[in-house]
Amino acid sequence: MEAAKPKILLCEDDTNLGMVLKNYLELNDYEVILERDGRLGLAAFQREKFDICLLDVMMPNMDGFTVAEEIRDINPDVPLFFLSAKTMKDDIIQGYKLGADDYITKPFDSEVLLHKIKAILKRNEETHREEVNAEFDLGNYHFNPRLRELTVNGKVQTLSPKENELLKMLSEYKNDLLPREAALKKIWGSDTYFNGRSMDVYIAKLRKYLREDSKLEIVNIHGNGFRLVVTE
Amino acid sequence: MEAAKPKILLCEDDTNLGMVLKNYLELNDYEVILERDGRLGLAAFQREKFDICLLDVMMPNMDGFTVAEEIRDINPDVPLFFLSAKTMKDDIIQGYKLGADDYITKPFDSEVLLHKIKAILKRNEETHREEVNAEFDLGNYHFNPRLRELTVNGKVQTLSPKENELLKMLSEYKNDLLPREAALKKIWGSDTYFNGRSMDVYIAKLRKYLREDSKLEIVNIHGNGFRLVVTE
DNA sequence: TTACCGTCGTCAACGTTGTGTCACTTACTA
DNA sequence: TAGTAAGTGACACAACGTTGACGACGGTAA
Repeated sequence: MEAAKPKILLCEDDTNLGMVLKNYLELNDYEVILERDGRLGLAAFQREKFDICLLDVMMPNMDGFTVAEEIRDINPDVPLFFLSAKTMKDDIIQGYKLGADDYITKPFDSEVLLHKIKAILKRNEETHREEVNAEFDLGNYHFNPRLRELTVNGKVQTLSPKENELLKMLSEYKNDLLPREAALKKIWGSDTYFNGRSMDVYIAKLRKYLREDSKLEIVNIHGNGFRLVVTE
Repeated sequence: MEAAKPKILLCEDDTNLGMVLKNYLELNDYEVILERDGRLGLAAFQREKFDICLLDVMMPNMDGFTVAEEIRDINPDVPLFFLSAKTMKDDIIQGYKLGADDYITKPFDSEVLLHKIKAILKRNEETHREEVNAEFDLGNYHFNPRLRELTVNGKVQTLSPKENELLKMLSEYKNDLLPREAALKKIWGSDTYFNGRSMDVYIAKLRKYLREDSKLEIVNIHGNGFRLVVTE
């Protein structure tokens, strides 16, 4: 369920800038292939599949514009940014005419570049949506937190918001301890006596829903929290 | 198939710049609606359908960031550029965080802007076309939102505009949750108590229309929204 | 082992908020 | 001016979360 990191082709002949940028982007959860000239960059593009290309314009062997043309021939859709010290309007226009999505003039701020990358990737595909739409298989049950639905043997039980949040949290901690305090803080906002009592009531409700499959059990760990045990 | 001109919402309080830009873009085959402050811009967006929004940040009545937030609530997909004299990094980052596709600092070159617009529209055009002419098969029903016609067993029911919009949105989210707020913002413009009451009335009307096929059901998810369930 | 206290399990009742629906008013326009 | 569409007000009812009562359980110290 771990989504693959988006893969970036970075073509930059300034080794310093190249490495700094590569590290920065990798820290932000991208996979980065750095090439030091145009020919190598194009070769990398022919060899592998990228989600976005960042091309320096002035490079040895083959300049960025030419690389862009070749890339566009191979793949007219891949997002493409130029990174260039050439700030002349004509260069910028030419960049866009070659099918660039952005033309970023040096020096630029890494964080801004990061956001530009995020923006274009978000527009291009729905890669990042995994987190929100998580679903869980719990024994014979199927649990869809988005729809607040718990299904077993074709029967559907709609959960209340609190029931839903609590079961979702238990599922995320499946077979592991979900500390009382963590659940109370996250779902009820604070860890007070009455909220604790309320939570116990919800645990009881969830146990009732989950009775259909004896392999499922919500176990209390006295003074500590709860544990959703799934015996396989 | 003569494509209509792409329609641009331009929000700019500097009348001079606004008019120059409007003229320039119109010369390049775009339809441009120019509004002189944030509130008017948002109103225009609620009233009409745009292919891209260009927002000044500093404007009277409502600043561009706020307008962007509202626009994103109504339509998370429409391309959105900020045009701003605020060149601080924090402003730029904030712009991107609000879901902008680009943040263009003044002064900028019209021709470059034009190319940026072209680039983003080209990227968006595939996703854009499906929306307009879609029709839906819902159980025994056939729903044509363009004609506002709902057909079952040869009988045709013409829907009112609001009924039509609501059923269309439900159909787009078929079998999935349509959040109350999303529907209210998009169809009614804002999420207020009375709009909510109104929406419930329309849900009731749609349920009445859809009674002929027991496989169709509009299910409420308490506190969250509605779901058009099609049992196959 | 027993007595004790804090924690947990469960049921039922209550107040609050969200929905379903009817009837009516207002706005628009054919 | 009749007819259609949208908005408003009122009311009943359902869903939700909280609370109180009471008993069971678990850990610990005498």
